[in-house]
Amino acid sequence: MVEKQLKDRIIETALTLFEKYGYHGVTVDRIVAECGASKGGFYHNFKSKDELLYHIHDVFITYVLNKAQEAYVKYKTPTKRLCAIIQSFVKVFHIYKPHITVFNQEAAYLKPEYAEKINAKREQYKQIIFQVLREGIEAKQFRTEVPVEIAGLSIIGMVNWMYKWYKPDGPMSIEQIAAAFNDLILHSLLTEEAKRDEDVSSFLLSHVGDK
Amino acid sequence: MVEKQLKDRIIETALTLFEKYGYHGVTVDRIVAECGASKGGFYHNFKSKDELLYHIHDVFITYVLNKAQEAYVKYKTPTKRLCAIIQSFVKVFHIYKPHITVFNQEAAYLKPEYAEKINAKREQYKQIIFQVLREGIEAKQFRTEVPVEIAGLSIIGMVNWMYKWYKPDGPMSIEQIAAAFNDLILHSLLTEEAKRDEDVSSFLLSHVGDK
DNA sequence: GCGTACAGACCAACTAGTCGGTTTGGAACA
DNA sequence: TGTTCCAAACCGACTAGTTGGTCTGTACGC
Repeated sequence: MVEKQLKDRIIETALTLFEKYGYHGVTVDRIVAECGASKGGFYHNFKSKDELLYHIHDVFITYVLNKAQEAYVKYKTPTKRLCAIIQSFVKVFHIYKPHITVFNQEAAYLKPEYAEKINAKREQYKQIIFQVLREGIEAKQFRTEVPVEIAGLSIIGMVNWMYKWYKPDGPMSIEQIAAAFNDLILHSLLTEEAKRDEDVSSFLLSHVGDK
Repeated sequence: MVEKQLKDRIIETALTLFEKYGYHGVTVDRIVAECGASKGGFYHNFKSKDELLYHIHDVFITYVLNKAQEAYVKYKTPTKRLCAIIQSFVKVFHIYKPHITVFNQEAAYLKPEYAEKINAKREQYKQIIFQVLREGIEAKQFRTEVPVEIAGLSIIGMVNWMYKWYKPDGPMSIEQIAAAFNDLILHSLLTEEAKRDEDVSSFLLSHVGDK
């Protein structure tokens, strides 16, 4: 139990390779060769290459969905909830970047029965964001003109897009990136009144308060 | 010349299929069968399946890059330039959605020599956005705290992400979506002073001017 | 008659998955 | 402690099916 089991080694190796070459750019033979395993070892742990792909998807979406639900429960105002969700979302990149890349790039290749399960969770995640946005508008923290769907999908899009450019050893820490996102997003959503709220302004990059 | 040439039919068919099943989910045989052509016809028009993929990438990125450059030249203030670029970007989805889907999903499978050319143009596009953002900050239209790279990549991300959800027959027109994006983006970037500027406020959804 | 555009049978390479066999680790027993 | 035994873990040569690409031939416009 001390040393890493084969299944984990396979997943890790596959992740690295999939991230770089894509699901179809990597053969099962290559995966097993690269992690010092065999065809038999692979198919002992996975029913098929598709199941491995599903597993990678599931680990990530389950994790991030839990984080969002926790954040939602932990905080009580729409602004705090949103910021916490975004922060948890961004921070996942630190651990799960390869997962997220595969998740965003290779989902089309999931077999129908797997795709269905993943999409259900993906949909749940979206609905949490929408819900928080609706609550924020309701509570007059967010501008009434904000279109919930577009704003929600924009947030999901801009964060997810990180998989195209985020480098763990880049000039900005993951916390700084999360803070920058929250600043941009809050400025686009908040009413002028809400921006002056002390509880809220701590999430903004500049606290100088414009008059 | 009146009726559609084979090459165009192949591209069109391939696009529809790639969008739905992914590049590796579609065989050359399937493409030619679906558009009433033959293997010979395909390889007469394309050196390889890879070249077809490259062609699809190139058509889109060339088009959208031109649009951005035109918008940059046509307008003279950062805000107007940015809005025009975003609007042109969003509007491309109306015509090129399948191209964009393939562009965002299958780029990893481009052969190195093709990938290089595409990435050069992709990089150019990014730099135009960054440039406009820097100019906006310089001109005090955009907040000085805005991190150029993050903001630029966020914009690119949120718009590109449309390929995951945009339906041409959805409830909102492409113009409404573009306007919503511009509203969100400008609110996140503009200084309080700039928001009160008449030239600028026409890009915001609400003109009621908050005190 | 000549080159361009296309047809379709064919091929060679590749790849996911199989299957009989071997190793290993630990439970049960003496 | 040593031995037996079994099932789970793992190995790797093999296969059947698939797929990008080729090659020979043909139709047609000029």
